[in-house]
Amino acid sequence: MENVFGDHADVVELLWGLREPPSRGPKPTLSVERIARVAMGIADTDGLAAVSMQRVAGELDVTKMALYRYVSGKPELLAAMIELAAGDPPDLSGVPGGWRGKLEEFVRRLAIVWRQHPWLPWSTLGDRPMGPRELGWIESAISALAGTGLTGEEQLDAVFILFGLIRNTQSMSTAGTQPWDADKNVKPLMQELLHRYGDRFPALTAATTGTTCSSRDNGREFGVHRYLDGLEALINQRASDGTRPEAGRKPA
Amino acid sequence: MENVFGDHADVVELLWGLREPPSRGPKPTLSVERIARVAMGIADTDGLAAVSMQRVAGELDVTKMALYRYVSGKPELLAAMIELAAGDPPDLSGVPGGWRGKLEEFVRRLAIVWRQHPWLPWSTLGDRPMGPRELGWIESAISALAGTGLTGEEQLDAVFILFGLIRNTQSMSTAGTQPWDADKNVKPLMQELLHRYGDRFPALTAATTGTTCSSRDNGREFGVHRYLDGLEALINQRASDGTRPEAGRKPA
DNA sequence: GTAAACTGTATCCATCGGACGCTGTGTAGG
DNA sequence: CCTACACAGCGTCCGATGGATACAGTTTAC
Repeated sequence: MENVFGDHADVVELLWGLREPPSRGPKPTLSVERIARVAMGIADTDGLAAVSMQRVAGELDVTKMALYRYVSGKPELLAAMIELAAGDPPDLSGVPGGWRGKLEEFVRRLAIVWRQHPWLPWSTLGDRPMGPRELGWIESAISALAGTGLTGEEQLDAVFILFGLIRNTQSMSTAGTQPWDADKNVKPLMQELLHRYGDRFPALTAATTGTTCSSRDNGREFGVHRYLDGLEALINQRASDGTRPEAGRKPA
Repeated sequence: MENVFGDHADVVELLWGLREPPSRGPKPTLSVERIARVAMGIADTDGLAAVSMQRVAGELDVTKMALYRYVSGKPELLAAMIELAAGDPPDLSGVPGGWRGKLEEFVRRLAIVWRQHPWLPWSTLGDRPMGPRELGWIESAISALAGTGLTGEEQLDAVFILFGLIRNTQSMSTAGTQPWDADKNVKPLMQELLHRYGDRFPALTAATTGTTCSSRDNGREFGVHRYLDGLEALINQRASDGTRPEAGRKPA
């Protein structure tokens, strides 16, 4: 059995550097890294929807079919883009403040990368083969929770939820994955609607009146604070339950 | 100024029932509601990507251009689909357990709807005009937080974060918005990779060993529990700070 | 030196969303 | 009643998308 990676063999080989360079034939004028870099630039400026094979090829001064010599198709190109844009995972070992300080720093670092590449958090949804850089980010966050008394499964859940928190509070304005034109500001529109039909939404009307209703962080600070508070409560409970909680023990 | 709704005037008029029926001309054989229902069915079974004008028209036994008499384009069709699939917002007034019980019930209800329409949570991202049903869901959640001492902005943040939590723990298998084929199980692939390069990811390896590693809820229960714990801490703090100390639990 | 391997190109295809114009039909005003 | 207008549905065309295939040029291994 040669194909240990199943249907994603090509993507895995590409991401994990298992491609063997060709021995004969002309020198390649391109490289996967260069293609991915151009595609990443397009996605950064014009959104993920603007990344087409033709445009990427055009910016590289080749025909679009030339790209298929390096990537098997668009999914593989996207995988290369993700791995490139993720960048090197952060090293949180020197961050003070215990697990919470480390996670807060992790949130900051991740938010910076995701702000530079707004398409990135929405491309990493769903089950798919991950590359070493991307796995390194998860490793970085998990390692912050090592020794907290949480089980392995809880650590994975906690980190997964944290990723989702940042993802959902990311600005959607330049993601470019939605059919809506992000330029238009919809908030005055919704305010007009609330003003017309406010009697049908009393709680919402009450909540929106008196707020600045703009230029917020989509509740990221609020959400992360609340979530880490809850996580801290669990960790403290674990610490007070057993003097030495081991992984694998089933909690109540 | 006739157009008070800006560039989204057509969508808003459609969603909020401001369309005037024509007086003359042949009887329409279709309706926006019927079109949206068929499109919703396609998205439910084959994913959002399978919804094309041609296919929707084909299942209605008309040409695709006939649909443009009812919806101005695909964004408007999607808006109608969202509003239809959202369904009637839940009434949580009779749910016991205070704000937390109501929100937990809200999570349950929302998860049910989103499980029936896996494409729905990912279509509702970004700023866009919302319909009355969708706004009703937000109203329902906000009303659960009324009287908790949270400010309006905090209520909005809290609900927004809650939506995101459920969205991110939704199964992606049938969303149909991703280029990856969701059928393939990637987990054994990642386990193989972790087994090969485990030394580069020690914390991750430690966290995954010993866990069942499958058939989880993507951490939804964990995340919601942690988040609501944190929210409860804030609400209790507000209650003890404020002038009116209501019946609340002691903050941790 | 030759053949195999490899690169890039050109052509072709199906499908997508959408614009435009046409024909037929039904109601409203005279 | 009858005609004019407004609306429904259809056919045709367009540009862009991802992708398959066949072919010409180039470089290395034997």
